[in-house]
Amino acid sequence: MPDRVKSVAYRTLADTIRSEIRNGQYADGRKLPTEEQLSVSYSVSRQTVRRAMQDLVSEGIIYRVAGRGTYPVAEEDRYIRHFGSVEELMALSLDTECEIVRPLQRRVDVENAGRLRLHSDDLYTLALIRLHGSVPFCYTSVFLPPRMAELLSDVTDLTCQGRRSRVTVIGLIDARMSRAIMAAEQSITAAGAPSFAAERLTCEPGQPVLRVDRLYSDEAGNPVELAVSYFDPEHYSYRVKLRRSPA
Amino acid sequence: MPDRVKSVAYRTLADTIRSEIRNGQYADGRKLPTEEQLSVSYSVSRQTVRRAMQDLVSEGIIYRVAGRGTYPVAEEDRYIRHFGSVEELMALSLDTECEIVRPLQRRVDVENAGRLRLHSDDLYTLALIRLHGSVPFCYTSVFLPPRMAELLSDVTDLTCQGRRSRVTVIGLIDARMSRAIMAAEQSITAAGAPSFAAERLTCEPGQPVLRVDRLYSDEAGNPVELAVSYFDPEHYSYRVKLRRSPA
DNA sequence: CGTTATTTGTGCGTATGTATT
DNA sequence: AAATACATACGCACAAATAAC
Repeated sequence: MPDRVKSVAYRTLADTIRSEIRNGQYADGRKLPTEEQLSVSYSVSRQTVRRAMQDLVSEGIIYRVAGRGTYPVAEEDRYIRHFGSVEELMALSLDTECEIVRPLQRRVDVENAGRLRLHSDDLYTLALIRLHGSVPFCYTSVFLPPRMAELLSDVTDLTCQGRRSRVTVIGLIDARMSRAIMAAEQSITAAGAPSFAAERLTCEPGQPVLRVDRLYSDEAGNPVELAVSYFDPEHYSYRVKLRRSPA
Repeated sequence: MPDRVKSVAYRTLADTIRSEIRNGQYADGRKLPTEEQLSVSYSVSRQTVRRAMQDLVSEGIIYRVAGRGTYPVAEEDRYIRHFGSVEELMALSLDTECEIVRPLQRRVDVENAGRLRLHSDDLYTLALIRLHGSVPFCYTSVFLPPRMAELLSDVTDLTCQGRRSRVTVIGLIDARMSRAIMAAEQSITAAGAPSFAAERLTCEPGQPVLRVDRLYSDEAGNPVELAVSYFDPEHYSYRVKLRRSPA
């Protein structure tokens, strides 16, 4: 089996710089190296450096000023949650905790099986809440095709009620499928808090909450996970910065 | 005063193709011309064509398959609203109508003046509903700094109560400022429908609705418009397709 | 206030790789 | 196997914005 992720130069460089920024290499608003310097350090052409930078700009983690240089976007300007890419969804585990409300189990569920495009009505499901600090801000129901649930059946972070950890379900799946997750379709709407979620989010049932449905797919377009989340608007808002022409 | 938008080749080409697609030139999923063909037709290099295509891909209106070609994304797959760029917000006027609920007028409003970073508490405001077909799906309150309101004081589409048209406020501002709008910050949350909005959206007051706040800024970062919209979740949901690495 | 150096932005040419037909 | 079409990568030149002098 060939490597799923070809070692494309500009993507490798983007990955490197992305993690350097995450590690605080360029904290306190220090400038990143110039295109010329990067091109020399990593032995790639300046065009390749530019291609990598383009991705980082559109991820919103750096900004560039002609004639001045390239700077990391300050943490506080990076908005509460951006979610402009699948990577950012996976990075959710970096600063939030997850607590299992209902461990991974089999269930018959016609509606959600349909959304996962399963031929049978059998699926696996679990529920969790996500906390920032010790404040719960999100209740999530996860639905998985049987073949995906098998991959995760040995993960005690998902199978033990009440267990706390810093994982994301999609991150676990992705690791076990060697980076095969390619896309997610996200739908945001408003709803009244269902009672099971209200109970955990310390709000009243029926109170307006953000409902976010995410359907993750692999490279073939097959759904691998459906996550339905209810966000407490007191502790969460979805922010995006829009630019004139997407970089 | 120099022209604000230099006639950059790749942007001009992107604009051209974008409107060709909107006009249905490539309907029924017909292929777009190849890079080579475009490069000849418009007398630009293939690299310039690629740069233009990159923008259109990231706007989600075309997709490309190596070895096959470039195709317009089908209308029904383009999601109800994408809003990945300022251009797309302006394009809202293409397939929706706007009805003035409260015409442009002066008002003293400390809170919203603060959000527009005004030194005084004087601002101008108007309210409108947006309709798709004849169904209202959105109630919007617009707040403007005095200098922007002046620009629009002669626009009867905004100053006459009950007037219907196909404009967007930001589109009008942009045209009068020669494309100076550079960014918008968008925040999405859930709220109970305020009574003034519920009345127009044919829903109950307090019913969960999506609240979207958008603050538009010019190239200097100065706010030029604040729009607070309430969307009926029955007729609207915010959808985004996320990819592994943003294109 | 211009001049100059630095740094990013735009545009083009070319070559090669990879996926599709 | 060959032709087609998009993807990656490198090189170069010049423009435009910024900063320092």
